[in-house]
Amino acid sequence: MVARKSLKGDHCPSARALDVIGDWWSLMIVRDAFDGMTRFSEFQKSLGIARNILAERLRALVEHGILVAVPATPGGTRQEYRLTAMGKDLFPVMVALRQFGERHLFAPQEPRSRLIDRADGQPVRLDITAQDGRAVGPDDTVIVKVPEAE
Amino acid sequence: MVARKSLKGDHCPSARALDVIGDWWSLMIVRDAFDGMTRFSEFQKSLGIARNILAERLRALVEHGILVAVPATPGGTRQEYRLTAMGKDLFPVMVALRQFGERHLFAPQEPRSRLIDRADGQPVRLDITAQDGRAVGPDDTVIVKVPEAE
DNA sequence: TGCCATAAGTTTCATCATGAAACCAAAATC
DNA sequence: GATTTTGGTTTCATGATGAAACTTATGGCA
Repeated sequence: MVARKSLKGDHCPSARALDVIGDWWSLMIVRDAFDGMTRFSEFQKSLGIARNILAERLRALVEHGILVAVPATPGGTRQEYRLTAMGKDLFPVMVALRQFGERHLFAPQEPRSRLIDRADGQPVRLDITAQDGRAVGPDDTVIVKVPEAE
Repeated sequence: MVARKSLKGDHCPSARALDVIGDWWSLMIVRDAFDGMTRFSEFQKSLGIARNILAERLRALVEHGILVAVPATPGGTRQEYRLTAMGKDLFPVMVALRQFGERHLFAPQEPRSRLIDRADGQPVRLDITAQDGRAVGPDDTVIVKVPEAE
């Protein structure tokens, strides 16, 4: 990947988001973090990622404020990686990805992991609505661009 | 990127989704497709992506059923790339990414492109709720894994 | 009809990110 | 105190990526 062009300056919020977590492993790490993993070795084993790459990605995620590294034992050098509030705000992204996967990438009866509400054990819903509550889809919306600055 | 391990067989729907659209460019292409782009050169100019990579990504997206290639003119060889129904189901992913970006990656008054409802011109909402309508966050849910098969 | 510009790729080649494996230091365990 | 585990870093080979040149087909247009 030759020096990926940073999209930090892009006016599109999706692009900037991808700039931060759009790389292949980052979202998988975040997924595992949502699933309760905190330690280097947990991520490594779960993902089968190369150690150097994992180290690099964790560093980037911490830098971006998605994860915090806190000493696992007071005074120790080993870290626990935990989602920050910002990191937890990726929850909708994970849910959306999951629902897409469920809908299109599994055979009807194929076993899959499930995301359920702790309270009632039922799957959660994701709705995109207008201010008045109407459900909206891609054809009901427009993207208003930022006028090209000079 | 040495022969990325395919996650086709993973039991996690998010992982499979990332296997299909988790690569860096694919979601950017899909974003532009949601924005109405259809032609090779449009994507190329918009993204600044290398032509060979764009060609490869478009092929993969078509293969996965996210896009369809239809002849731009009857009998012609030039293609238009359009989102399939499956592709449009990525809408929530795009909205979730966008909202994350808006919330965390822009300065307060910084200009940004906006996604608005055609009908009322207002931004859309994204809600994750339990079956009974309660809003649920990451700490209200659990992931139930598929028992490790032997 | 013939000419030029553009669209849509493909090919070639250099480079950088990635993955594998070895290495290493600090903690934890025995 | 020795051994193992954890959490990395270093080294090196490979292959995905990007840039640019090349190719073919299409669209304009005079």
